[in-house]
Amino acid sequence: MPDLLANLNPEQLAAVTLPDEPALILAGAGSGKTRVLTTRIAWLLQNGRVSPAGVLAVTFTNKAAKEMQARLSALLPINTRGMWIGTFHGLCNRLLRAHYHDAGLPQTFQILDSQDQLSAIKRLLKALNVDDEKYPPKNLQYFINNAKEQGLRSGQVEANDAFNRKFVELYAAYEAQCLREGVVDFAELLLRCYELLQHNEPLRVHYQARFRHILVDEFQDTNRLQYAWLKLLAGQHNAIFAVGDDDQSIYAFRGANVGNMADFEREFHVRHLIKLEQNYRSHGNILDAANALIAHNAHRLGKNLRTDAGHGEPVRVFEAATDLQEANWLIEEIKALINQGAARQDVAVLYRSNAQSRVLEHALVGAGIPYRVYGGLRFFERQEVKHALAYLRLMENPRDDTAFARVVNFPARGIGARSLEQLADAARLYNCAMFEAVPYMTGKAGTNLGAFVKLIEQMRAETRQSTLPETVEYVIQGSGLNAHYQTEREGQDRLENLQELVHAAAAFVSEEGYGLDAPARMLAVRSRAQALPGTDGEAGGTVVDADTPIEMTPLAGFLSHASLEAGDNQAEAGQDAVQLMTVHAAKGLEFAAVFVTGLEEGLFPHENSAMEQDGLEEERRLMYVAITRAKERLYLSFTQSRMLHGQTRYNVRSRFFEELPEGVLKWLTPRVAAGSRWTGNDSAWGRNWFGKPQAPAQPEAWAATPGDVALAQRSRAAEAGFRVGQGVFHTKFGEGIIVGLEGSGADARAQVKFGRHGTKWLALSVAKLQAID
DNA sequence: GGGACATTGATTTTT
DNA sequence: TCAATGTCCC
Repeated sequence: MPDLLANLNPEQLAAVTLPDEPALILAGAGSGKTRVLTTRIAWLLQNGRVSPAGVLAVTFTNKAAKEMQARLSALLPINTRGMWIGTFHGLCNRLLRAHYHDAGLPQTFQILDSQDQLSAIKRLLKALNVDDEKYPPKNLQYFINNAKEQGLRSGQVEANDAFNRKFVELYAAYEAQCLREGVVDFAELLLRCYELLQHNEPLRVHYQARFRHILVDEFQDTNRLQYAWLKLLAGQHNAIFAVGDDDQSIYAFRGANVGNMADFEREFHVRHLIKLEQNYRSHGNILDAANALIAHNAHRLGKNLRTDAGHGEPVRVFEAATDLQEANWLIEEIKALINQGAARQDVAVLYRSNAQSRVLEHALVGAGIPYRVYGGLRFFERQEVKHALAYLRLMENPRDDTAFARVVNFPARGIGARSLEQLADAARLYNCAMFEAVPYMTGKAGTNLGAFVKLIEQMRAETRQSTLPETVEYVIQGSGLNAHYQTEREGQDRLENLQELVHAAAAFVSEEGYGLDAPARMLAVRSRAQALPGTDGEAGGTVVDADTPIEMTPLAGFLSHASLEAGDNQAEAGQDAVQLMTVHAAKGLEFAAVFVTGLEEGLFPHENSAMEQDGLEEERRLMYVAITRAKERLYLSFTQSRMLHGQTRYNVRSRFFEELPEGVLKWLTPRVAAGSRWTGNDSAWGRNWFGKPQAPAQPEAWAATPGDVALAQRSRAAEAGFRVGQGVFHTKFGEGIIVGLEGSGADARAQVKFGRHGTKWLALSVAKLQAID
């Protein structure tokens, strides 16, 4: 038996061997978090503290779940099958599939992804004749998801004004529509699962008795509902082992509630709080920078990273005149790194927002450096793939109007908007699905729609005996998708993706290790039928738990899989390429060399964050995440001007520079004191970009470029006492932040972003702007 | 039904 | 700027 505990540092060891009680592990960046998590599980099993069936480990992403699974099987020779390792959504799906009846769902319920949800909402608004200008579908979607994540049904949401009452009313209508169609959105998976456990005592007692150990990854990212769900499962006696890092909480905007960490500590009377502060990733200077930066945040649980590695290289800082120049400098630096022996994939270029990648990509293409951009469309989100899945969904569940609307006229079958409106009216009249309303249609519309229904039914009949990949292949042909894309000029890629979908189906069927939460996998798990008194009447009191094989076609399993795991982000992973991504996307990753670009006020920290509660602190955590990605080399860069949304913007360097210790920084360009930058200080004129001395620019030349003109204008605006990023107060609009300045003297104007009033240009000579801190 | 044209909006994003 | 979405028209 291998010694699991060998090579753990004292804190890691303490965490792994904690008693069976609630515990909070504050795991700093690069501190061996996943190792502790997996070793903890292995240790519990090895010492007979729990059987595999008593373990539930939950993550946010499929990737993390898979990694945990893989590392666990590497640690332990035993079969880990009884264990539940998966994402919140995957595990909830699994529970709901097993107990669909108790949960009030049809057996064939389908999962809507965000795209599907939005189209369902648009369809709803249309059906109810709601003005989508006044009630934008996206806002309603946010409203609904937000409510669900607070655990609130439409009847429980408080609405104090007519506008919100309308939203609540629409939320209720949406709930009804989903129920009628047999579909659930992502938030619904969680909420419904929560309600299932909450209202069904025997079930709750059963699962509470089962999962003695619940382990949670990235605990700082949990939302209120996920926390409540965990609390419910844990009951009074189970041990939650929560691992997270409040300093890396960067998802408040999608409902993550760092407060869950403090709540957990309090509500569970956590006696074991362990900090993992030993960092195995970065050199000293990089950690010093990270520690100093994050110390500026007020609300922290408190943590300081340390390393045994030396100081290493200094953190290099570069100031560019324009985004173009920043990109060119980046290219030169990357080339140099590669010349020094770095692999391209060891180099990451990070940015705050996706829009920044364009100019960087352009430069990389020009330099002939292979690169890979993370983010963008994923496999199962592609139009052609979603079309094919919609046909499959319709065959599985004809009540799914979202799927129906998506493909009823794609490829074109002469079923226009008018026919569909009539059909929707009929469906409403008879309170049935659009699919079921087709027989009520007459005339040409009736004929065409009837043919569509026949097609679906025929495909379903024809594939009754087929394997899943055969079914998918059949549908791609039979639906006419294949023929359609063959005639389309740029349909080649789409055809390949459709073929890839057949492969994905084959892989889904044959693959052993696609994750325990994948529903089809349940078929392989041996029955553990247990007597659960009082639940659901079906088998005379003998009730099954979610390990029991349930009747589900491979197709149904595949459709869940497609919704819950959107697939890889584009680009061939194999190639040695420079990695481009947002800072958010970089969380959890590490690279030998990291470039953090666009470190400018307004961009990073982002101007919108100034309006958000604790927005700046979250931006700072984001910066902290960016810094701690680097192992050996860290570059920080910013520009004086940048093209954004078709306009050149003039920025000052990010305030974060002022929060980094001078001693670890190496300025590749002269450091200009903050604040003196725009006052016409001479030091700004004699800049030398690549360490080479450069003659001061001629005033004419200085004024010749657009950037410089604006620079001069800014200087004058600054004389009036204003600068970009400055907080101001306006008697009518309230507090705001300056995001732009132009003109001088009587023409000087400031662009100010106000909370409720949006962004406005104000003439400084007219508007009474007061500087605030 | 699809191409041409206008409009809009643009942090971050997993499930 | 530029992509995605919506609208108009034949």
